[in-house]
Amino acid sequence: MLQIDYESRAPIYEQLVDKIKNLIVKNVLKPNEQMPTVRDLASNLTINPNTVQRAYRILEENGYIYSVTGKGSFVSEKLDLIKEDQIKDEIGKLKVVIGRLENLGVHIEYKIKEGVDEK
Amino acid sequence: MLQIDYESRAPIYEQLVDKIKNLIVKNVLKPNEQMPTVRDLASNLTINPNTVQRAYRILEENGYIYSVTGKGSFVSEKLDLIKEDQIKDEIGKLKVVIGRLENLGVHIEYKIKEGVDEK
DNA sequence: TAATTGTACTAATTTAAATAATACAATTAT
DNA sequence: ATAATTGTATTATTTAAATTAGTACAATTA
Repeated sequence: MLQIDYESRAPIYEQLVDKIKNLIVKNVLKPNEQMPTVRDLASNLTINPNTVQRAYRILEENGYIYSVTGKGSFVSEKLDLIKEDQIKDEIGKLKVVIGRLENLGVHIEYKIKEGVDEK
Repeated sequence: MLQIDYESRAPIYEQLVDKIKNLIVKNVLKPNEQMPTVRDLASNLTINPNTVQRAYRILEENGYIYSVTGKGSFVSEKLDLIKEDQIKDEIGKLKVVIGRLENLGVHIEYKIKEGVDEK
């Protein structure tokens, strides 16, 4: 389910954060759904539980999940704001790439069509 | 002239490679122009000469510069192919970002206008 | 002939990530 | 009640990559 790229420069905990964010925003992991337990996920991926915990802590700090000692970790309910944040992030990156292409003498005309969300 | 970002995750040698590539492709550093010497650049940036050497070695391997023991390092003559490579790279990245935006329900219409190069 | 330049090499240091090993509080299952 | 599960916290160790340090040598230039 979650694939770790050991060639990547990004640390494992950050890869987990990014991929889980995506699963949540794409509604593969749904609000209030329980996440894999820290120990289970670590075991499945054969990595250290501390590494998973680190990812979960960041996800919680960013509002993607909430955790309850003794119960588990769960996908957050309110994700609209988060999705907007991700879109802003990506559009920022888009502009950086386009800027570099301009520097190379390549002009990009583009139009953003904010999607009719799949409801 | 060359600014190092010590907060960046990218190592110093790679930051040098990227920035020098840009200066060359943008024709700020012109073909056959002499590069700063390894020791001078290291001294100016207060980094280790080995780090500069590493950057120069990579730049040479990638065809951006050529080096002659006793003389110095110089910008390559044939840079057209390299520029095309960079453009391909950036367009690849563009597509990745656009793909992620599609995943977020944002559609991007774009048109590439290969530039009328500044001659 | 001396100084400069690129290059090569080995060793040591530094830093962040990841692992290892426990421990404890809250919840759930038995 | 009691045991097992879960999140969380903490400290120490290991690992790997980047960087620094130091030295040496060949080719070129002054």
